[in-house]
Amino acid sequence: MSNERRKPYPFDQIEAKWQRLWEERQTFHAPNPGEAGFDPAQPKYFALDMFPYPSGAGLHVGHPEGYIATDIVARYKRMCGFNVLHPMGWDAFGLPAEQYAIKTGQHPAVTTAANVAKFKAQLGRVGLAYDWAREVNTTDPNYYRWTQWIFLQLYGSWYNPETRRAEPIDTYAGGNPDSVRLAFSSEAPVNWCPALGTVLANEEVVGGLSEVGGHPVERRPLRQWMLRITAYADRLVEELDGLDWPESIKLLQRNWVGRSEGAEVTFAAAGSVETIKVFTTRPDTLYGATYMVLSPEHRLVDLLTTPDQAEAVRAYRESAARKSDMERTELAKEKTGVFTGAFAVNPVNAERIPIWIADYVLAGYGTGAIMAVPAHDERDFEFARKYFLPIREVVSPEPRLGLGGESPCSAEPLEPFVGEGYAIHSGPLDGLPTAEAKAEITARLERLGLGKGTRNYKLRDWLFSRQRYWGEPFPIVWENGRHRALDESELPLTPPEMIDFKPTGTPEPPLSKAEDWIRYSTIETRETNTMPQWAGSCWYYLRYCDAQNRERFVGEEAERYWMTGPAAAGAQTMRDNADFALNAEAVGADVPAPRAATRPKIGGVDLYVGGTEHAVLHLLYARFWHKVLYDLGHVSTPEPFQKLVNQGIILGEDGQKMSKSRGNVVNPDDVIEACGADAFRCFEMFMGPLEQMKPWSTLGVEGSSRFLARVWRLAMEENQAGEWVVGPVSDSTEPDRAAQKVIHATIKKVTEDIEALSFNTAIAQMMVFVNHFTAVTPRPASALRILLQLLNPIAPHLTEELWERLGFEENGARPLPSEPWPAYDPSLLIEDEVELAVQVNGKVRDKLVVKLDATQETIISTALAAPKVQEWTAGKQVKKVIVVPGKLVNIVVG
RNA sequence: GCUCACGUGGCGAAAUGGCAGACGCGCACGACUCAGAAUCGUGUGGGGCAACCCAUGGAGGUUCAAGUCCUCUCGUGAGCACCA
Repeated sequence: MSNERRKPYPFDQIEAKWQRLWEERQTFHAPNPGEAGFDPAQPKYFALDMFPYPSGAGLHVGHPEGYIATDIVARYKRMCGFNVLHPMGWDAFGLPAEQYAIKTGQHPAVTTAANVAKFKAQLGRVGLAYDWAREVNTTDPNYYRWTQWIFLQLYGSWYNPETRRAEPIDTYAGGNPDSVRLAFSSEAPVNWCPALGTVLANEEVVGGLSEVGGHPVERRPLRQWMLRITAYADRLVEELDGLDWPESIKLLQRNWVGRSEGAEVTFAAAGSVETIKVFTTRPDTLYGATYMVLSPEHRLVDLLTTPDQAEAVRAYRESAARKSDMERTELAKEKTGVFTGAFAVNPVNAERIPIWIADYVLAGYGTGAIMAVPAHDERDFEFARKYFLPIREVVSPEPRLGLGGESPCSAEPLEPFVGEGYAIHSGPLDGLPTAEAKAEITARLERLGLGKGTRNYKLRDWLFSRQRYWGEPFPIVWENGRHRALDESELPLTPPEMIDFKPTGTPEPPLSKAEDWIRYSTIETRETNTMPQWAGSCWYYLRYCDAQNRERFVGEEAERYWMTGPAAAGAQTMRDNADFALNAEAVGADVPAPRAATRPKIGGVDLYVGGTEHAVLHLLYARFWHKVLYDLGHVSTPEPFQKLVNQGIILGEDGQKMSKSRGNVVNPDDVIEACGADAFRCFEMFMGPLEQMKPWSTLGVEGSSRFLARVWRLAMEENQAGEWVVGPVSDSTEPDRAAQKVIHATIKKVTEDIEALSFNTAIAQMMVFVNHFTAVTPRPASALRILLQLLNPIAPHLTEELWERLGFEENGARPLPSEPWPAYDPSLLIEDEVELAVQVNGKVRDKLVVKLDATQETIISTALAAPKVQEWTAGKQVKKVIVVPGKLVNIVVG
């Protein structure tokens, strides 16, 4: 024998072989309705990964974590009898390809194709069971023609507040339809990033810097395309409720939409015909308003400012305008403002209160003006302290007697009370708890025409155009400042072939340099902005349902099947356990109830796995588009993703985030080369809970490799010549009672754990199984057969090879990926004797073995008689005995 | 500053309110071997000869029983950051 280090089992040959066979046999192709092999009665399962941007750097071990998780579920569901949609594709528009192209002169399409090939090869080596016939690429004209088509749907519709849904624009009875379109052109201050040479969405700006690259962003008025996502604010919040998503992500989205309930109150400007509307979430504190603040940009500032304050106001406005967003956030600590010289009249008590301007009031939120209640708002309090404005308490944490009436409180509080309580010094509101006071004052204001209950949102409309070359062109043409849509038949609209697509350094997009392309006709010119990278990822999951369709963005039947499934779909999480469920009831064993039966489905994708970084960007945008398509009758579910899971990031071996600069990046290719794809898959899932952040460990992969080698040697042994041959496996030997218990406990645990995505504990249980059978010879073939089935989703290559070598197929079984998932027999899990812990005052003092059917009396008397128990209870009085069946006995003495 | 999540052996981690540490890594010892590697077996939270005692970031509480529930506190991570 050579001294070359032998592999613990021949994974290198096995894995290449099965990857080739899966491709040749199209093993994981999911037939669509109407296609050969499609069974309309078969339930569907849609397991989706967040598709990657194919960067030049290739994958690191963090990428496949989520992909492996969905792959396991997909393979498992397939064995459970589902028609499984498990596709992959490429989110390939984006800055890096364009920047690389600018640097090297190579067209981004060329680099993109090379990167896609690299990613695809890497994913192939992991042994992922994708249906590559459904591959999508957002930069493919056959894909983005439909992205453009969806844009036209947005352009061609409006949100009808009466029906609470999008409708075709021709149902709009108002004036100018351009004022209500869901995709609209607007001249407004936007986030312009000079370094990137493009504008950015609010979601892409973090603390005044671009999310990508961290470059400064400034506000600039520019004509841009916007999508009216604010129309959907309520539905985006409310329809989260029915989704099976992590609460933290739902919370993030709710906070991002930032809906708050309150009232709009109209103040008159003293000595003027103008009125000032303010938004407040605390109308109950109206009697405590001691001044008013307008944002520096408020339209009434010039009108109201008195001549002697004009200079101060002008100077303040100028300095506020000069501040960038970042400075404004950084300087937020110290509040500043200027008195306008004008006064407003409080509608409830006719009191004159001074009007100030200050940049702590934002022009873009609410009405851009507030009533300041310093006693009950931290910002107003701080401001009032600085400028010596009066502070008047109108809410008390405790109900107070005898403090009503009009007499204002004289002593100023040391800190604001922002909680809920009871109204004081508030005329008719006195004594009312905050909630009632809010309702009461709102009703009074409404009667007087001085206010109304309203809602406000932090969510802004979505800035949807970018000054880039490598993106979807807008199917829009212009004539004399008026826009119109291209006809659907003119799609796809491809960008011009260009050599120089460097950003112009101005907000003028690179496409503006393509003079021939721009000219649509003698009088019309094309839109030169392009869509943001989010556009393609907003609907890719729909395209997977029918990726080759040339007639529609997705075929109606295919969409209905994959997004809603047959009527019974989802109710059959464990087809083959259905029979056992009946048996189980008879024996009183636990069989997990199918979840879908209790929770109505509002989303189409059954499982969506991806990183948290998309919590408010992609996931909010995609929900918005989906709802528009739903309203217009193009898709069948109101939500796209029923269940969402965020995988945790994988850190480097040093516990730091993986990065090139730290030099701690682990490449999956190297891991697979050394230990094999199965060990890689197994370890990624064994490391810990999927959602958790966890560090990589080279020794850990070797452990998983060792486990799989133990599985291999359960069936195989080396002969004299050093070849692997089938070992001591017996068809005729039946597992004994203890072995039966291990087998069925493992089926139960693995089934439940995969359903719960607790892969680490599923693997641990299979290790228990392997440890048990390593000590058994000969090994019952029936036991190995079940192990191979259970392990197949996690280690598909190894298990298929052993399935073949042990000849199960020759004995009538199907190829392993199509073999039905095993069912467990609950009766084999029940023993006739159980061991109980015997506690005295909560501490374990003895163990007790009793018959399963022993009565409480028997158990108690046996426990009390135990010698150890006698010792601990001697001389004491037994006060109470608690028996937890099958677990323990606790004797309480005193 | 506010909101949310999480703190368990040397390490990754298990644990419907019911025997804390399953499973793996590492480590120690043993078997096989001329020897090593690989493999197989045994042990492995801390203290103590032992009986026992102590242990899930810390302090209280609820309970027959708390890693798990409640209150406060410290630490780590994520998100938001003048949103009235």
